[in-house]
Amino acid sequence: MDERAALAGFSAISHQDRLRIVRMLIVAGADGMAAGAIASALGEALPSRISFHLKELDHAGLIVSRRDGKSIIYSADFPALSDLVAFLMHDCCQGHCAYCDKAIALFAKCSGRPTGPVRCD
Amino acid sequence: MDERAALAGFSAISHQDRLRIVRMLIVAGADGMAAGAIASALGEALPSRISFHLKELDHAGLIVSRRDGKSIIYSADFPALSDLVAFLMHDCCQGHCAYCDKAIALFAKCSGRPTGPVRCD
DNA sequence: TCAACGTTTCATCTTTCGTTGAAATGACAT
DNA sequence: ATGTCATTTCAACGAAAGATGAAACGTTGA
Repeated sequence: MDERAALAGFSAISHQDRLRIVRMLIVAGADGMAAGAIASALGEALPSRISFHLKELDHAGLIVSRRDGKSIIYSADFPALSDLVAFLMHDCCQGHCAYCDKAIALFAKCSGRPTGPVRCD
Repeated sequence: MDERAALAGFSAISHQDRLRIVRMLIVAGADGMAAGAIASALGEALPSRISFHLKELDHAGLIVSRRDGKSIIYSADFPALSDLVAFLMHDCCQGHCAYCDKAIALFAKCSGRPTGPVRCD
């Protein structure tokens, strides 16, 4: 996670619909949700708009997609989200890296896959 | 931390200079940094631009300011940053709230003050 | 009170983002 | 192959954000 990726990630979730999508996909977990299901969960939004938002989140690396028949299933990229948080709070412990390491380890636990070590540089 | 505040927070750090300022202030800790020091650390940026960015971060609730003589000292609002992270990852544990509680507790430890409990709704 | 310093406010212009609806794509069933 | 369904792409317009420099503000020390 470098600065460019972090900016892309934060920009992606700086929009009401996109933030709701990410939070919804975090709840959905590994199963994910079809684009149509996401659109109807969001209410009045047009399919083209949801598609655009999903593309934005995908380009930012925060979600992943897979095709299942006619539907395209989106799910949260948990390691990427953990990395995004870690980038922002990289030195919240002011040098006492053990705190951040533990916090990120917990986020990694949620994702089911381990993330890299936190750099307190 | 509600959705409106979270969106304001993420929007605020969706800009290179502002993300760098927040990360710099996280490293600076409780001492904070003067606006001028922040501006010179950022290099070529104009003072008026830095002032605008600091105002944006302040309005988003991510940093706090205090006057010290001629200078205005800015510092990170650690509880607000922890809450922002908690809002995004509110259900990263998919219902197993203990994970999130621990993670947020660790971020709260970094801030020196406790944050509220994580809502897994 | 005056001058110097650090910081902020304002007006302006340029650039980027958000939204919309129509048309196109890809996959499945008949 | 044809129709249908789910989703995406595209072009166009309006709205919002970013950058800049000049002027104003508040604080300090002479």
